[in-house]
Amino acid sequence: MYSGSMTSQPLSGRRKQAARNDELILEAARAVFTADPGAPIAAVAERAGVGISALYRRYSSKEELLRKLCYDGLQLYIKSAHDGLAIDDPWDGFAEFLRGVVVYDTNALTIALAGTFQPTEELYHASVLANELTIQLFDRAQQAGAIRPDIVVDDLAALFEQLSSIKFGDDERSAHLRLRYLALALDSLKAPGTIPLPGPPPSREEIEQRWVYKG
Amino acid sequence: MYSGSMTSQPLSGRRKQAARNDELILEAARAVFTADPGAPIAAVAERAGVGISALYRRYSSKEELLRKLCYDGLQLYIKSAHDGLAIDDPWDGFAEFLRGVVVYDTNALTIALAGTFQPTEELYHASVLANELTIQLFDRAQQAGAIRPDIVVDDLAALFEQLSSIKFGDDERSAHLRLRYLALALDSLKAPGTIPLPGPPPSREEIEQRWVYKG
DNA sequence: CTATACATGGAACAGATAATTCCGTTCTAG
DNA sequence: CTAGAACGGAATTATCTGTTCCATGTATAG
Repeated sequence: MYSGSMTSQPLSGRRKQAARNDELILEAARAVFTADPGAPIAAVAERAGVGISALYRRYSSKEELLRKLCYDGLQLYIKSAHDGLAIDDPWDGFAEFLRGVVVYDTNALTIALAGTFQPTEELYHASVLANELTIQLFDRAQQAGAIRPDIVVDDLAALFEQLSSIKFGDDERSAHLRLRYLALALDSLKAPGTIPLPGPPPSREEIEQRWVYKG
Repeated sequence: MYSGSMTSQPLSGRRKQAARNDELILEAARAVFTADPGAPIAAVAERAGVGISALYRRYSSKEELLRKLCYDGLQLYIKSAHDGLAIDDPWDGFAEFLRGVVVYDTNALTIALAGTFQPTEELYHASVLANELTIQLFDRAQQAGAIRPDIVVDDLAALFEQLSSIKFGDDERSAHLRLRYLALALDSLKAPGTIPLPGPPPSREEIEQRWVYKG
């Protein structure tokens, strides 16, 4: 697995190509599966401009590739949360967090793929952390009086789902439009709000239900 | 097709059952295809509690059933628009229209199914009418100063798509949640708005692109 | 230069999935 | 009692898709 004399710098010729393919494949998988969570694996290979073998050399199955995407998506989500928490103003931090989640489209990489693979320990832990950070960000902003009081943290799941559903044109265009509607949504979340919102918000159980594996 | 002595009242026995099945099948199709636009036709039969024959006796193909659903969806949309226009206050009428579109989930019956069947003349005409009424409702409210000026009518397509994407639990629960987020969205659409919205809104071409048949 | 191990492309395989057809059965009307 | 409408659901056929397999090409060690 590690040929003795190999120092890790040159990465010349074939090996460089292989490293490049690592990127190409992941990027293609992101694009394909965010556009269509049920896409065939051949579509990923085609989009990456490689053969199917190149995929199976790296991931032993479709499930494993999906798990990788989901894990990366959770990391992006967590990164967005940290970015938000790094901002002192509670509202600004909260808004920054939402922007990150939306531009990375972490929803499409996580929930939208959930149910199509067996979750791992690692994934579970990441999701717990993601959850805790979300609550921190939300509570900090709401307790500062910035978020209207009749919104709860679980409303965010529905918000992400809505924004992620916007699919017009290519990825870049979709990202721009999502930011447009995020700006609208942020307006509506701001305290103090107007008339009370109807109906109970999503329950914790309803949120979690969407993660269960339907093998 | 019309047996001479048959007056149209009794509808007894087998014939009554058949009329009932008409309803059962349409209702099942609505439920199944709004939940999953790519669902197999067998799922509809199962949900309706009938055999596959009962379906094919009424619709010569899956496409024809989908066309029927789409047409009905457009009629519901048009009805909602008329309901809105019947209200004198421009904003209240606009809000009522949106509520209709959301509770009937016409988006799931129309756009979400579009692209899976060849459109007919009839469908085309209905969609033109739907479009005109939408513009009327929107312009009336915006010219009255009730809708913030940096929103355009084509933003509504994105709004409908977002609200329709909310799928938690069963149909009824989803409908309630959609109304919750519609209330938020209405808040954000209200004039005068706060900071300007980023990015250009959807273009007419982007909207129409979503209707094209991908046979 | 040449042998070897690594990567790769893509055809072949096997198992699902799903639209549609077909046939035997049931029930109603007359 | 009989003809035929309405039906249930198995059989058929076509397609799709995850995975395996093997021939080919390439870079590096010696």
